[in-house]
Amino acid sequence: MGRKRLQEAVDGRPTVHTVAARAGVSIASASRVLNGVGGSPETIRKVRAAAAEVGYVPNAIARSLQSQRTGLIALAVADIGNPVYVEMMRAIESVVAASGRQLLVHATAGQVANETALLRRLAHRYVDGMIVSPIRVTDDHLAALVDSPVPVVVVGQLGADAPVDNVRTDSRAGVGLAVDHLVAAGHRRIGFVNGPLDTVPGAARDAGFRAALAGHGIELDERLVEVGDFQYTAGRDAAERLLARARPDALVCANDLIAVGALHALLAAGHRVPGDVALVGMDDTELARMMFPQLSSVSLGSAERGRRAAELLLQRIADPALPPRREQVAPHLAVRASSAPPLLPKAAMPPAPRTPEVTA
Amino acid sequence: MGRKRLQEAVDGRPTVHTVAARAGVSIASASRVLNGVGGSPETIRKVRAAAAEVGYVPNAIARSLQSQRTGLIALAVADIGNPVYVEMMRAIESVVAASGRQLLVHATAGQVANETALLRRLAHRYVDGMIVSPIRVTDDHLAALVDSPVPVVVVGQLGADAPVDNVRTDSRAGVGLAVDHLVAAGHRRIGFVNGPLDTVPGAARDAGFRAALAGHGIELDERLVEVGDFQYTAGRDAAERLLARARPDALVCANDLIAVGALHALLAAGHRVPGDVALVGMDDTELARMMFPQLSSVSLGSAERGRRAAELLLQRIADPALPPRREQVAPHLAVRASSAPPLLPKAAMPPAPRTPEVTA
DNA sequence: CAGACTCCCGGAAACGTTTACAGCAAGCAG
DNA sequence: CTGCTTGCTGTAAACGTTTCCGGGAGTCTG
Repeated sequence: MGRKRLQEAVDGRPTVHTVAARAGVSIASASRVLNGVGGSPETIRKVRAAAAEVGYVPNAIARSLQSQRTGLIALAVADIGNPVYVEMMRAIESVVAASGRQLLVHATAGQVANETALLRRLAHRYVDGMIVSPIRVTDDHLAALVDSPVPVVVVGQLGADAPVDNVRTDSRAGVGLAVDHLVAAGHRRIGFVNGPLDTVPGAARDAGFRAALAGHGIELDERLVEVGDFQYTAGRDAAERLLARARPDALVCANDLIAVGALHALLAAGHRVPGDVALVGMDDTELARMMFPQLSSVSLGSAERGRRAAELLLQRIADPALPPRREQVAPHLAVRASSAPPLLPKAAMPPAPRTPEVTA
Repeated sequence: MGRKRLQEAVDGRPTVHTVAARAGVSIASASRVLNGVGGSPETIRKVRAAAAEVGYVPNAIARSLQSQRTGLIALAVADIGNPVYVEMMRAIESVVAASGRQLLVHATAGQVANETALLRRLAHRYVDGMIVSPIRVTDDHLAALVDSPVPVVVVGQLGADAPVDNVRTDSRAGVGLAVDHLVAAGHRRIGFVNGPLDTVPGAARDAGFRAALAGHGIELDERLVEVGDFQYTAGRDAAERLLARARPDALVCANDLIAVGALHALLAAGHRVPGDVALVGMDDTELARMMFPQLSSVSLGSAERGRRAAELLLQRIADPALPPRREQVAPHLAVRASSAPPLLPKAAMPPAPRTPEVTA
């Protein structure tokens, strides 16, 4: 009747009490054996047997409440359909797994609200740390990042003085590499298909494009600039709009998804690539290599950024008192068929996709 | 001195005790106010103020231990780089989000060990439920699924009698649709680039291909069948091997990544698509529409399967006593330029990518 | 053989919440 | 004025673990 129920969890699952009772030992001993620390041979045998008989599985939540750790790391990215995040995720995953933790991914659809909600909820102790890669940053958002209850590392540009661990690249300079390359190949009417200007990367790339052209003394024809989303369909549509009103001899795209959209638009309109229009993407994802012709692309070191972010996070988890750190990964250009010099004889166009890549 | 430390968490963060002490009320009252249930106006005011002053944020783990729920759902897929899982994830996410929960994704790299480890760890109460889409299934694995501590729904083929909620498609019949379509267009030397035969989908598609050819009275030339991984590079390599030794007039690929690899191999070898070789992929992902020409593809209803799986899971969480259920989604074929009838005059080839799709 | 040292064990106190229960004051009907 | 209801409040018991601490039994040393 009034006897305390200590045997089983509310849903009927066995707890450490069940095991202890069945083995005829205290819960302390049971817990010790189950954690592999201490216990006489006989006790170990009894507890193991009891645990197996009742099918005991420890409650990770209770354990975490006690140990203050969950062994989980979260990664929040805008668009899980973008291969650049896949590469970043793979790099992060391998570091995280090596530390004996598990990685969980959450897609925010680029909405600041989602990301803040995630911070305000998930981060409240469900995970030991987070890596977030925001494409839009508001003050509110930044505040949530700064006083997050768990360690956070940001991948991407952030206000210079934000006291948050941060791994960034210089996408502005990255666009410059693409423009330099195209100018060197003799192109002058260089177009640009960008993502939204109210995003951090969108703004940086726009600035980079304008600065690069100016650096070469080329006056920018605004009809050669078009903006869409950072996605395939939007990129294709934006490229179509651009082609309908202007005649570029080269196109820089703000990421590979856009570049693929532009490639599709170009080919559908009967333009040859790179013969009529040279094409350069950004992010240097696997997608760029999947295309025919393979796309030149500016690598922003996403795998490297991911790896470093994961390492920063692990260090911060180990020592929360560390001062905020900032790391930077330099962009570089991978030249492939889509922007190969248009003057070469046809035979020089690589017949097989295994073209060794030139890295500038 | 000996006074009990009830004020702050071990890491110095405020707890409900901190708030209660500061507001001069009991922790019960503080908790009630913070949860918006009960409390006099004056109490509410004091507690809210105190919480704001100390920057209180509730510890989700402790709450979950008490409530036995975390509000988190996990999705485990083999390869997060495969767009088919992206589509599935989007569908699942929308259902899950509508129920006020959050979705976390975990990539298993197709390793049974990883997936079992996830089940044995994550599922131990860190999440309220899981959706897993295994491509390899072992007995061990199956056992872990069956007696998982949290509700699990499997997307994909599973032993007929496994007592696990399950949403499947008929990929065997799906391959049949592709073959029927190609045969109807006059093709006879139909090749097949498949994934590993030791995977569930690989085996099913192999069987489907052989059955479909037999159904049309076509004798299978084994040189027209090649196997690789379910990925782009492997698909491209496999297609190259196949083309080096045989001359198909059509190619069926076991998923879209492989199909893209095959397309690349075909174009690189100087074949026209669909002029010389017609091409049909599977999964009907966005990737198929990103190619030029756009790829015909057999839809296996991944978004629909994801949606249904999420609904099944939510129902099971609500009522764990439900009997195991099984749902099936029928495949269908989306015909696009890559397998358009080769006899049509050139003008009929769609100039723009917005071709209305024919669905059979 | 006494004392020190080891090892193992069980009781109980955490971890930070929510919530059942009981007490208490105020309001109201009779 | 009494008794019942209503609305808040605080105490304490959960949730399922891990771990500190003290006690008891055994072993070794001097």
